[in-house]
Amino acid sequence: MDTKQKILDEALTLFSEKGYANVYVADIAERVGIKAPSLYKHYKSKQAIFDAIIDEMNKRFEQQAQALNINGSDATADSEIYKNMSEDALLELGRQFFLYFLHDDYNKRFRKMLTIEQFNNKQLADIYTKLYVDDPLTYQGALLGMVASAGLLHTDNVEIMTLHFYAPIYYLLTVCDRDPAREKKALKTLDEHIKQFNRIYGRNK
Amino acid sequence: MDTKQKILDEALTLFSEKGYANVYVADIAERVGIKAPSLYKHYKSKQAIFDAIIDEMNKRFEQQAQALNINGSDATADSEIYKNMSEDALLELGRQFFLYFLHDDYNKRFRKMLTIEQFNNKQLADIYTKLYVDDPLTYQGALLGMVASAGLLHTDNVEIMTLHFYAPIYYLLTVCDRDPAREKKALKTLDEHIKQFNRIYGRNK
DNA sequence: CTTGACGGCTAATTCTGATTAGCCTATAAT
DNA sequence: ATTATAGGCTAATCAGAATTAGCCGTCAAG
Repeated sequence: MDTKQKILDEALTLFSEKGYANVYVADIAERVGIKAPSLYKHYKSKQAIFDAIIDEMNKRFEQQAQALNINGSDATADSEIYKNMSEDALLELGRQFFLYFLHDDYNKRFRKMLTIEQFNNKQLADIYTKLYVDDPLTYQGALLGMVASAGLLHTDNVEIMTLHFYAPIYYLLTVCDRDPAREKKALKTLDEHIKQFNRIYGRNK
Repeated sequence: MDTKQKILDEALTLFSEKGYANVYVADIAERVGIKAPSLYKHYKSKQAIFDAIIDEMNKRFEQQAQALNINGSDATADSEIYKNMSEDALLELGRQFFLYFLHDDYNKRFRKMLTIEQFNNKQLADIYTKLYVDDPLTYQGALLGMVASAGLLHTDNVEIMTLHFYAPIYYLLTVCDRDPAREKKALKTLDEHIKQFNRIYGRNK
């Protein structure tokens, strides 16, 4: 990773731990292994570093969205998979999603940074809402909708059913962000949540 | 409200909007209607103002906890109420809780401030977790447990049932904090959530 | 009535932290 | 071989904000 990229990387780490205002350019520089004034050979200002992070974040998420859309829109192909979704497969889906968001390094740091900065900046609030509220509901709603139309889940309100699936995942995610020591327990809770979800929405026949 | 108290009040408002580091003592002073140096007649430093807010917050929540415990521990008295809890009453319970947390001025500002500052300060993270994670689950778990033992809800796992009740409420709360324009829609979603919750956990007989 | 505490003000002062100036070295292109 | 550029450094500089100094009016207790 070149210096310019490393600056973004270390800055993101620090911003996600303390928030923009509590990070000094000297901190960033030290992590990168250079002195503060040298940062200015790469970025015009501290703010420019932050902006570059946001740009990169947007880029990544566009890519991710495209990747998801390719699968998501090819519903006929995907639906074959989900038509036969067992409880184990559902468990796996929820756990994968949770662990990906929890541990994926970029996701984790972006999310924490957005959490801190969301009230300072409408744009960041919107990104947060998109990433952790709207997109998961859309995506998981599409999946669960397919499972439902295959007859494995029963509801007359897919949207709320999806909320019932996702809200606990989101809730546990924020708990673990705040206190990683709770992760083990959260994973157990997650499993029980999904099992009960499956029981509840699966058995009303 | 005397000046000393007003300082806390205005400081809390500002901290909840922008976070500690982005608020200047001059901002606080201006809101209070005095000049910055006069603040120091009341508090030793900016940090002392923040600390006083935390102290007051702790005091309030101890009181609140006591109030809840009085009701909560007197389960025999309360259970009469919840034994006959209709869907409408359940709806009301969820909505009350949601609106109280969303609109109560202290709650709203404390929560937003904690959201911003949680990663800077383990103590704040713990307070957040207690207030918005553990306490609601305990309290609502007690209530729903009573409703369940009255035979109106059915589950073999009250803890997860409570998570299913509360997680969507928490989720909608954070959505509205981030974007108050979503409040109207969130209230509708909340109602549908509770109705579906009631249908799901109520009908498995 | 006078005095001392309280709480306000203006004008410094001090600190902190971002940014700029100006220099140096290595390396890659002409 | 020369030179331009990239990227690093140290030593200023600048700006913004917290804090302190020192003054003043009010008012309640003696």
